[in-house]
Amino acid sequence: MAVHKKEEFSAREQNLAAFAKAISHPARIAILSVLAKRNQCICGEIVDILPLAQSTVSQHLKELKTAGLIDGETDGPRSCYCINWKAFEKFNTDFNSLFEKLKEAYAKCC
Amino acid sequence: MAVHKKEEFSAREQNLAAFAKAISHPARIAILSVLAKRNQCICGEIVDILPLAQSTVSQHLKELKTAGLIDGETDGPRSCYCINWKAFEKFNTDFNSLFEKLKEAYAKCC
DNA sequence: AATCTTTATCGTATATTTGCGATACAGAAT
DNA sequence: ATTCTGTATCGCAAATATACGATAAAGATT
Repeated sequence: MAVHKKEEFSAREQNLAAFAKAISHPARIAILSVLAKRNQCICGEIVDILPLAQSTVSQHLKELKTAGLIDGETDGPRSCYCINWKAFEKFNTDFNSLFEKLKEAYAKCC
Repeated sequence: MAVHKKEEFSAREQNLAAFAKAISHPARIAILSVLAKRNQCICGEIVDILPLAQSTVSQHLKELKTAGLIDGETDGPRSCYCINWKAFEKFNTDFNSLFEKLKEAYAKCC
C-alpha cells in the first residue's frame, strides 16, 4: 500500500506542484506578501503580524526556504529573509507555458 | 490545541492559497495539462494516462472541480471535464498583483 | 561570565491528504 | 429486463501537514 506516487510524474509536473504546495497555505502567502512589500529583508516582525506562534512561523519560513521561494541568512539572534524572485519568474513561465498557450483555442464544451 | 487557523487570514490570501493547493499535486497538474491540450473535454482517458487507480483520479477531479479550476458534467456512464479558464486568469491576476508589483524595487539584501 | 533576545528545532497531538479496493449508480447495449 | 461500461462514492490504511509549547543555540548586552 505504497501511498504517494508523486515520483511517477514528470519533473516539470513535480516542480510546478512543489512551488504551488509552498504557497498553498494562507500563512505562507501572508509571509511572502510581507516580504514582497518591503525593499529590505525583515526578521521577526513577521511573527508579530501573523496570528501564529513563533515556532509555527519559523516552520513556515523553513518550508518556503526549502522550496526555494525565499533566501535567508540567520546570523545569531537575528535572521533575514527575502524573496527569491527568480523562483517566482520560473513558476510564472512554467505555469503559463502549461496552461495559457491554448487559451485562444478555447472551445467551451461543457 | 485548535489546529488549522486558515480562517484567520484574509480572503485574498485564502483564495490564492486554495488555488495553489488545488494544483499542488503532480497528478492534478497532469490532469490540467491533458485538459488544456485538448479542445474537447475528455473523460476516462485521463485514467489511462495517469499511473493511478480510477477512484484516485476521480477524487483528484473532484478536488479540481470543487476548487473551481475545472467544470464538469457527468451524464450517465460518461463524464466530461474542461478547464475553467476564468479561474486561471483570476489566479494569475491575483498572484501577480501580490508578488510582481514590487519586482522593480528589487533590492537584494541577503 | 552570566543573562537577554531572537530564532531554530524537537516532541507531540490532531487534522488533512493520498491512495486503493469494493461497491453503488446510471445510462447504454443486448 | 438484464447485463455492460464508465464514473462516483465509501471505507480504510498510511503518509503529511499544521500548530503549539518546551527547549536549544548563538550572538548581543550587561
